[in-house]
Amino acid sequence: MTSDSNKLDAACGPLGFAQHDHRTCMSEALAAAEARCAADGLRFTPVRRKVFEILLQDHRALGAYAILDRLREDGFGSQPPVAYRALDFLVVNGLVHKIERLNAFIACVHPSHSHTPAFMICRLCDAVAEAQSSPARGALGDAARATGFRIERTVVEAEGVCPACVNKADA
Amino acid sequence: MTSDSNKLDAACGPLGFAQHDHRTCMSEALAAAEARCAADGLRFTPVRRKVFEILLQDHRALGAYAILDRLREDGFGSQPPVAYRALDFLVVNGLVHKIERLNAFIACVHPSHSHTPAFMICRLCDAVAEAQSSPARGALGDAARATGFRIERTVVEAEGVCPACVNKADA
DNA sequence: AGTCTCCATGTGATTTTATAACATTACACA
DNA sequence: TGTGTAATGTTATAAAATCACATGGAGACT
Repeated sequence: MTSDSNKLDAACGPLGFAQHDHRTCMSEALAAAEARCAADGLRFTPVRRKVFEILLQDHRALGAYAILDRLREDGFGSQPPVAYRALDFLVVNGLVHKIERLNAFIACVHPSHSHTPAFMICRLCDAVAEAQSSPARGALGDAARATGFRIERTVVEAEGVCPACVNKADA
Repeated sequence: MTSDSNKLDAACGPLGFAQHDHRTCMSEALAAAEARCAADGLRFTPVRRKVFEILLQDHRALGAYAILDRLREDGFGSQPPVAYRALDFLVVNGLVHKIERLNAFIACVHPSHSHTPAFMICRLCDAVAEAQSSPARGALGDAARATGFRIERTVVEAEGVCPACVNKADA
């Protein structure tokens, strides 16, 4: 069963631009989120869970209002604060990241360990892949140390063309 | 993003968090911008120049609507597209950078050479300093090469506390 | 000069993104 | 079981960005 289960439709798989077993991916992420919340005494309420699921399912960056539409369909409140509050919770607790460049949100790939995420955003198909970064170790960190700036958080987003779209363009 | 904006007086020089001769700084930047436009056959029109001057003067990140207010005072058109178009021109031509995290804009410190800017944003006083970065050389670049993603542009923004505010907090 | 064209600007309306403010409900726990 | 706090619902509004179309002005060409 399900051996062929997840051909990502187009050639453009959004998770790290790579194919993967989406079903497993989702259930693992959900389990991780639940565990994380239980461990930290956080409440993984229905709205929050739903928002997380929505982002996980699409596996791409969605705007708050797109999420809101999905919430409405599922019988949750349909006013902006409902989505924004759930997103805020998820972002603060590292389960979801905001893509500043797109004013959009995406489920974290590995919510467990704390990390400094970096993103690659395809300007053609809008796919977003998460990578690791350590900007504080490079030139930026040097500059910060030199001036006495205390870095608390960094946003690293690369815009460009994903492998699938590069291929399409070359073809 | 406007009104309380004088949390920042003498102590907290916004350009790289350092004091500097602002008059010289401004005129040099303007000259550089003019030269740049002349060289590339670009039109450094009154609105564009004014927007650049506004950003240069404040030496901090301003939202499009704050800029628009200043334009209005100076007798320019007062509808959003006026500001957004000028900003678009300036950003495209590297004279101004957008701070995604703040939905705001800041004049470039060295408009001449092309570069990959990084920013340090103080969450207490909103000062912004520009630094250099080369994210494509670090972990992010590795990830991009590994997956075949073609990076065209990167956003690097560090949020934290600037030296002046660190001192205030410690005091 | 004239006039043509292109680009920039002006303006009104609208869309998209995000918060404020306050009422109500659900939960934790004494 | 009450009592305080956190979460949700809802109305309204603010802030950021874009669309669509009219007007104007600088350069290119005759």
